Amino acid sequence: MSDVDVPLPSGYELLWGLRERPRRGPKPGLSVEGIVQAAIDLADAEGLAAVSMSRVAAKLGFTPMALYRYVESKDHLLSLMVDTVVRAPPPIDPVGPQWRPALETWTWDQVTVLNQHPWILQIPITGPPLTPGQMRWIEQGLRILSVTGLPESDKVAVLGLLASFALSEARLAVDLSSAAVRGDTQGTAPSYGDLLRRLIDPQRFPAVHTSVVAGAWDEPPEYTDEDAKFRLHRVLDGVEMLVERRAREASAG
Amino acid sequence: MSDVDVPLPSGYELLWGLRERPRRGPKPGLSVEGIVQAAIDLADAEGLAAVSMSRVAAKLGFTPMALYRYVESKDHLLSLMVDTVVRAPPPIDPVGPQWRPALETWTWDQVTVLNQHPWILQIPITGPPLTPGQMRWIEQGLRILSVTGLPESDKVAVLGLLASFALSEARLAVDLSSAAVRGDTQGTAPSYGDLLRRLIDPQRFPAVHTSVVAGAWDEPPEYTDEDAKFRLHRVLDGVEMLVERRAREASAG
DNA sequence: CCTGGACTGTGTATGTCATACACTCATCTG
DNA sequence: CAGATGAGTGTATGACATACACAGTCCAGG
Repeated sequence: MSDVDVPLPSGYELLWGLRERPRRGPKPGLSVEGIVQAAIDLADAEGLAAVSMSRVAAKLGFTPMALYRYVESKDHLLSLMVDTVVRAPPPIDPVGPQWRPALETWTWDQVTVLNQHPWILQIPITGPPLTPGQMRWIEQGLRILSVTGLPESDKVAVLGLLASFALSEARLAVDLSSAAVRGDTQGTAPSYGDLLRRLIDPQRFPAVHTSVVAGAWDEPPEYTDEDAKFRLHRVLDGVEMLVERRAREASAG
Repeated sequence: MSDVDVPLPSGYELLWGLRERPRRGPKPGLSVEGIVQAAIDLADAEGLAAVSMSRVAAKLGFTPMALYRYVESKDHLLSLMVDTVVRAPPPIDPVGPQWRPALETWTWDQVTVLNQHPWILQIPITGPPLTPGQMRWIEQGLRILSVTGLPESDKVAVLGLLASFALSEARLAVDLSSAAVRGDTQGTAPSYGDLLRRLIDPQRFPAVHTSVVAGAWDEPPEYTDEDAKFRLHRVLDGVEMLVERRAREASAG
């Protein structure tokens, strides 16, 4: 048993199920999954700011401190939320030489997940993926890439690039849709175009001014899946070029 | 004077200098710029979490409430921070038919700014750009794109895409560098590869396992400008294809 | 069966935070 | 010079994360 070989960042033993079930004491009335799910529901409904230990506990009918028996800190809870949301296994058959469409689906599924839970974008980065849910995605991605013959480090880099693309797309979608919901107070909310018309001095910002009078800002550019797919294809073009280059290097050197 | 035509989101009159200087009363001991700069210094030094009204005020030798004479809320202060950081005018000569290299520089400058102030990535999106600093970038970008003949709405969309790319690159850079600084407590911090060796079950995650033993995770993939530029070129390829398509549409229809 | 340890949930306390409100004092306009 | 206007402060409120000590609850071993 090489248990205590490598010290794990605290809280991860529990996550990976490396801690044995306690035999004594009362039965737990809560569960990590339940807590995380309640937090996710809160974030989906009212945004990440609504996720406080008190609110989550109240939603479950417990006191705030009860959560700390299951979760190490709020930061830990946040990373568990990300992990759970991401955990849904991508339904791809990774076998076969068709790596490009599989990789496209792999990335697109991530975009979808992120768009369903946009609060993920506000959770600060704490470190590289260390949770089972994230690991499942990486496993899937690596299997897809296995037929490319890329060196392992390149595979990892490609997955990082695509994950980053998914984040970028999700952020773009949030940006554009938030532009639509701008004025939220009264019924006569000024549109973004109206605001710019008020603020933009033609002398100082001539190019912006002409785009404003052209109405380019009046309705925010629709975020369409079509456009996003187009961008994704460009990125995959880049990956394909990398695969070919590595193949040439291998046959040459 | 069409002053009160369109109600402005409160706080923006001040930002755009639309409020006349008060004549009476004591002279201000603080300034918006000073407050914002102090907040930026704090965020650069200790991260966004260290930016509290108290800390900022203390740094300036005032009480927390004094800041509210200059800044409407903490959220407002945060958006001012973003605006200030972004304000540095991109030193591009936008005239001339060379839109592609100019646009590359335009985007790259944003990546650079974001990498210098990674806390920007944690600031929640509140809405479309409405500050003078952001407007300066947009003005510059629109000028660059003026020679493309794109319709105004497409220009706006292209700038949105590139800005989003910059955010994505910055996030990727943060991710990769944070992977390096993982174990921060004791001298014998386990590397990411060590952790994975401990956690990954070959049965459950065979592909990850082989990549781990191949050492693909032992040193995090270096974030190089070269790679990033490569990705940017793919995105610009997409823009170029859009420009050509629009040109064809214009000559055909 | 019983007892002591292990464990769960709670109550309470601390320190931080954003921000509202009422106040004092300085400064300028009339 | 007077009153208005605005700057900075002090104090208060309510939310928050979390430490600590406790009470009740369950189980293994005697």
